[in-house]
Amino acid sequence: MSEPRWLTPDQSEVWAKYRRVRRELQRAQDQQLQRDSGLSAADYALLAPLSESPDGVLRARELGAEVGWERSRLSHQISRMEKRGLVTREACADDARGSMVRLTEKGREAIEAAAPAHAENVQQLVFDPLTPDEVRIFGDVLDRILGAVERNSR
Amino acid sequence: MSEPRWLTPDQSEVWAKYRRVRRELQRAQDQQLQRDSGLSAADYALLAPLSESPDGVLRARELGAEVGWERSRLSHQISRMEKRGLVTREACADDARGSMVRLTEKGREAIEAAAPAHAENVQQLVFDPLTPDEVRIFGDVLDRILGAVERNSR
DNA sequence: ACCAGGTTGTTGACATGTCACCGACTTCAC
DNA sequence: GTGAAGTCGGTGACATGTCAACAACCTGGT
Repeated sequence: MSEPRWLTPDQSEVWAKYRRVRRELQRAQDQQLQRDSGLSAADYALLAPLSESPDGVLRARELGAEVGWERSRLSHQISRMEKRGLVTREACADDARGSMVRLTEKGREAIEAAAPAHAENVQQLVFDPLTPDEVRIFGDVLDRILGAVERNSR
Repeated sequence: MSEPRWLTPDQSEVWAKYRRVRRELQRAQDQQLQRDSGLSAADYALLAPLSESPDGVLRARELGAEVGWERSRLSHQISRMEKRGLVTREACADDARGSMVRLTEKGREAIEAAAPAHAENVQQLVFDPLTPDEVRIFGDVLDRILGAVERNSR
């Protein structure tokens, strides 16, 4: 093996800043959601695609693909949300292995109550501090990194 | 209350991309670390500042400040790493409330074995796909967001 | 029809993170 | 000095995430 490619000081700084934003932004959003609506970020992540689908029903597989979660994590989270009355499980007509997840009335009320404050929070923390040019380049940067990560995992 | 400030389609796309990068990049790094060195990302996060400090010792408070963790999370993680022989706890001479965390020989070997591959991974996934200009602007963007988050939590 | 191999969702064990609280100690105003 | 208030680290209960294994089912070639 050749000499390791250590990070330069500039790179280290950017990398540390990225990890800090990841941590602090996540924390800020968890707290805002919990405080204003009693929902966790995980709850919100599942409720959002459900509320946008016709009849508030999605096959578990589709829901998992929407949020990019593994099946196990999804199943556990659905169980917890089912216990709190936010969603229900139903059999899948097409495929007897499958399972459908349905938004309850309570679940719909919860997401609709939470959405405006959540959107305002994202605006304030992410988009208000950026110029339109920066938003565009930020999107490009994310695309490039995502491409590298996907190439990496294949 | 006035009309909620919903995200525009462009904003939604950038925001979804950010969450995806957060998730996939984290997953890629967890797996690389675990596979190549048997360390978790949490292990690495604590071992790195410890290995850079003189004698491999830091007061728990300092270590917590370095990584930006709460005291409870830090304490639990140190307990787990102590059990695996990566660090030890010692009394703090200056302040009887305090507790010092010391890297063991095994801990130092682990971080030194893990560091080169981890650096290479960050280079490949984050910096290789970006131009120097993009890296600079990415840093600015992170600064702006961090500023907004900090203003928000005070 | 059959069955080998892939898919789907669930479960239990375990690792990790959060929260509320405590006990010991330090700091500071008086 | 002394007491109130703050700081520090740790703990237990619980929420969340990961992993390996499983049962049930679908799909394709034969």
